[in-house]
Amino acid sequence: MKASFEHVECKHCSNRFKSVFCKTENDMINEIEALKICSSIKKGDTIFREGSYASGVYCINAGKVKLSMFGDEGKEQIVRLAKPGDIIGYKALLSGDKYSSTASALEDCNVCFIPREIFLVILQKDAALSFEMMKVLSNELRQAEEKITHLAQKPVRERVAETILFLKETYGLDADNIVNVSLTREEIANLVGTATETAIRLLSEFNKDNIIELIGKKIKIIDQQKLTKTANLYD
Amino acid sequence: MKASFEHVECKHCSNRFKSVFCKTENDMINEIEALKICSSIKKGDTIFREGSYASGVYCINAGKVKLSMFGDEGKEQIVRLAKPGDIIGYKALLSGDKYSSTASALEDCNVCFIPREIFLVILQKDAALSFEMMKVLSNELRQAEEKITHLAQKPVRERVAETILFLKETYGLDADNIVNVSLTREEIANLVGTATETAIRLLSEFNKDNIIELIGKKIKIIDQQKLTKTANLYD
DNA sequence: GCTAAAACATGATTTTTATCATGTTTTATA
DNA sequence: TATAAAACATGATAAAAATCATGTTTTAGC
Repeated sequence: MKASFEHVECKHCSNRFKSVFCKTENDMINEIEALKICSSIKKGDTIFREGSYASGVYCINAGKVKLSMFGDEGKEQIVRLAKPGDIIGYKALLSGDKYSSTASALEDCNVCFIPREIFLVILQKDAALSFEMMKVLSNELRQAEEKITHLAQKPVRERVAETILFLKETYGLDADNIVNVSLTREEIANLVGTATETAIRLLSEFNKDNIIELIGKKIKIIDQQKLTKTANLYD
Repeated sequence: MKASFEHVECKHCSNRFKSVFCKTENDMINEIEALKICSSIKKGDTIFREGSYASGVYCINAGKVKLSMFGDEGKEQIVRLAKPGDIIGYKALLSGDKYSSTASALEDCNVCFIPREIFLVILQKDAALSFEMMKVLSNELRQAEEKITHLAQKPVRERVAETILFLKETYGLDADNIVNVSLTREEIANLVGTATETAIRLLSEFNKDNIIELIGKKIKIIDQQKLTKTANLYD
């Protein structure tokens, strides 16, 4: 159930200039403003579901969101993590298809729904938005292809380390070097592409080796260099 | 070395209407025509290389192209296969970055190079092209995410079967149900994300089980239904 | 604060898949 | 067409990772 929350006008949204709408003119922002539907999403709630018809995109105003695909036996694979300023659900909208993944809130969120029609109209009118959109898609695609390569070629150990670094890049660090997101071990496994037990084991191993410190669901990065080396990444 | 080949005018190009330029107006097509550089690429030759500066996109006029990323020990992962009418090299161009993969010809090819500037200018002017571009990107991204899920969750056997079906979808069948592409076993392995020996073993197994028939490098599909079942796909 | 469920943890075992070894066949080219 | 190199094939072995089993801790809801 989506409860509406107090509107922040799009043009004053703190995420505006770090979002895909950074180059979009005020008049178009106002068109979106007029038609958007904002809602509060509780932690764990589903924003949209794989296979359902795409009626618009969602702009994340606050909170963190995971996008998952479910394999044959219903096993989750997390294919993307989104943060405030990100939009989700655009793939389906652009390809005119159904949602290919399920979006659910990792914590309480505020999201703004932008109906299909207005988004497509503005995309037609605003070359800058289209271009930003293409940039976002290109970056996602490059990342996805890297992930494919790593899944195919790197051992789980390296991929777990890499995932911790990815979480750091995506959500940043709190004071005290703590990665600013809480995922269950199962979710980490579903992001890495491994069994939950394997992820747990490797995390405790990294903990023992003083690469990270496990503080409940939080991960504190103790030795960034060692972590990068464990991930076998040098760039 | 790229030798030029006899120009086919873009507006008369047989691939035009099945390409991303299907909705692009004649005057813009002519602008491309004026600046494109066509060349013949020999089988095995590199069209562009991962890490080099993206100076434009390539439109494939004839032939088949593989796009590969190279992992830590230089191991190839094929991330995309392209066919006539497809464009390659757009990710790097759009994100303003270097090529993230290496393109090489699987057979003799004719490709048309469209310089960065004109492509970007037309992208700005032509909302229809931008939209088609976004559709292409969205579809690629969805496919990539599916591939991630399958790499993480499906056993090699299913992925090999799936890859044969993917090759069929991409390049079609000759008369007599033969998949219209020749890849080495190593390339098939690098597409599946497995060891060459494992790919070889599974292909011979499928051969023995009368699912496919191996005719040199060609694969003939004997039992499509069994193949789909082996891939654990029902859609 | 009690209780059930979920999440976390860890050892033992099995399965899957990669690697290694070796030989044959095909392909390219001198 | 001779010859080397690449590609293909297959058995044996090793390594990696999943699964199974079981117990503990944490979390959420009454």
